[in-house]
Amino acid sequence: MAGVSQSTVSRVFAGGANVSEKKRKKILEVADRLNYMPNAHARSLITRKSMMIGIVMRNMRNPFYSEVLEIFHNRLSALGYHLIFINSNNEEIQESEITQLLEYSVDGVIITDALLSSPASDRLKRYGIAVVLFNRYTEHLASSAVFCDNYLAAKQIAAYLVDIGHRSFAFISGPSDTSTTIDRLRGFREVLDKRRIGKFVIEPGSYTYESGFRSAQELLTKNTGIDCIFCGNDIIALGVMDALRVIGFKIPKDISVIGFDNIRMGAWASYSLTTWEQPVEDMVDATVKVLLREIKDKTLPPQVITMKGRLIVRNSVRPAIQDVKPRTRGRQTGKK
Amino acid sequence: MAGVSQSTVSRVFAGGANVSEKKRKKILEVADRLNYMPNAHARSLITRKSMMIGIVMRNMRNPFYSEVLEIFHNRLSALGYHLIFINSNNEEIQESEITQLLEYSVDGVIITDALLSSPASDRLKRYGIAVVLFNRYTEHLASSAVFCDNYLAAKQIAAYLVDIGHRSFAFISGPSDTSTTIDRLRGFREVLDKRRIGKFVIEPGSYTYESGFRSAQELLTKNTGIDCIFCGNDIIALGVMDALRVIGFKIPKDISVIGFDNIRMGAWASYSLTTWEQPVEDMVDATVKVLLREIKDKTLPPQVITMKGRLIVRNSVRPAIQDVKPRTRGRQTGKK
DNA sequence: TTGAGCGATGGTTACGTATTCATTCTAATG
DNA sequence: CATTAGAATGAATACGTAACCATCGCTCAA
Repeated sequence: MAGVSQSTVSRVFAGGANVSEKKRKKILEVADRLNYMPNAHARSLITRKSMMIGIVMRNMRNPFYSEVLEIFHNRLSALGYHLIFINSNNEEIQESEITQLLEYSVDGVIITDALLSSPASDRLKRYGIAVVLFNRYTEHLASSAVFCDNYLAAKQIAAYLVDIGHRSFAFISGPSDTSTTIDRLRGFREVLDKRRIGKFVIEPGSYTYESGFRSAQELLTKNTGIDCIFCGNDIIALGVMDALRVIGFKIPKDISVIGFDNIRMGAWASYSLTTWEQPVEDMVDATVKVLLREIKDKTLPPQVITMKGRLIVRNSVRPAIQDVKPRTRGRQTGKK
Repeated sequence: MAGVSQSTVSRVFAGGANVSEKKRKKILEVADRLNYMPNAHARSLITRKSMMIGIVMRNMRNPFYSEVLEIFHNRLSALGYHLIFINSNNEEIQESEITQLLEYSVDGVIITDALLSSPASDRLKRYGIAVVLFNRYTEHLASSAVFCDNYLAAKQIAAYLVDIGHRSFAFISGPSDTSTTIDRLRGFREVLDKRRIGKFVIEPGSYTYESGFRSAQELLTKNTGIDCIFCGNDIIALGVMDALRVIGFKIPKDISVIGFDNIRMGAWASYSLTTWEQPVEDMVDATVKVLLREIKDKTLPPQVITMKGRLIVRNSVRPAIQDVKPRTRGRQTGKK
């Protein structure tokens, strides 16, 4: 070294502790010359903080989630955290994936679109690791969660569609055991029941374009008279729209399609999808906030935050009957 | 503990070293009861291996890259590596981003679609960190790189299009300072020159849908008679197709569009995009191989690997003149 | 019987940092 | 000048592991 103790070096790099300006200069200069750089592992070892967050994703094919990943990275890296990315290929988060995160003693874990089994959740908790579910929640509320109020959103969507004049519905769903699917279906059905609309078909599937495409084909060969399809999410909706067009339907003249998420592609000219916007940025912010809170105080009870979102009207749902101007599609973009 | 030294515990968890079966059982059992788990940071500290790979991405909006990320994760996690995900918002990889990776002493770094400046590269090298560029390369060949032979591919594409009978071309490009753009343009132009085709317009842009959309509008208000547009990549191509349709062009009757990458969405019914497939899986495999090689022996000279790819014929380019059957679009899918 | 060889095990050290404690230095106050 | 509070600094320790070295006990063969 150059004339100073290790303690002082640590003080210069780590905290804003008291070091004379002269020595600080000197240390930084020598460090630069020696290519010195603090070692994060040693720091983690003594600090018991890794400054790393595990982010478990699934279904990265869905652009909704790559967007989510991007935003999470922006927020967390600004706070000095690093992201360990884990792509889960299975419905349940794998035991080994948790083990890996534990060995690296991540400070927290964000889980998106992957069902967090109770034992897994317990395990993370037992090691004092903060967990927040994004866009999902578990029954027992064992973990904190941030998600859109799918139930309420689906109700509003249903009301909107019925008001417009639709009378025969189909729901092309995602996996039937996910909270998002369950809530969206429940809300939608509740409104239909209340409005005494009996014509409602459910076609199961998964959250992919291909699934949407197939389901739509399936649906329309088995059923007639459907005039509106509510899709479990946008990526399904795009598949549905393409399938309908291949069959020969005009959207929205012959049949209306509505999605959920408001992914960028829905706004593309080929689709112009009417959908429900999830306030992704706000959801991410809330998730980060909850996560940091839990990291700071691990004894806190799980916290559940729901957000609203809003309807984005484009051109895949036919205009309301009262003000129908047949060939004059309004050019609503969804932006205020 | 329960009746054994720390050394033995280490032997059980770390290596396949010699431990009697009896004690191994006992240790594992006690470990389970105590929720013991080896600490990756301590291990990294002594081993000087972090088993972490930094992956620097940009333009995550492009589904090509989320696919790439997914594949990289699958490959590397199977090898026991963990991914530190970094989303670079800038053209140049940031100094601070490198610093972060260095502090965590990642074993290697993969850089996709982000220009790696020479000083940054030198810095990583100086610390003995393996670097591989994915889908890009630098002039001086200071780093290893794996990419598709864009020059050759563009030549083949051009030849294909000219053979079909196209005579007036446009190239809607990505950023003009990226190796991909430069090579694709060079190859394309070379063939046109050789075939004595002078009608060739270049419209600059970036690798996004929106850019493609705008560029196509721009292009067609300024030029007439263009019968084929070669797009810098698929996501641009989709934007171009949508713009053309909005204007009123029929694809491929009025104008042909061809992309590059073969992202999933190109196969969707709305687009059915003819394009050039990048052999992503093979490219990832090659990248991982080069990376591991460099991690093992840091003194190795940089290695550059180029791959071929192949043309995927769908329906966005009009069929060759000789076998033209006007209204009978073949249903080629690109799958063998 | 004895020594060699080997598998199994424990003791010890080093990795690079943050932190605590003790010490020295500085400056301000009376 | 004496006293003292506070800033600046160094020494020592702990974090949890892998690896090296030494030891121990056992087996087998001469």
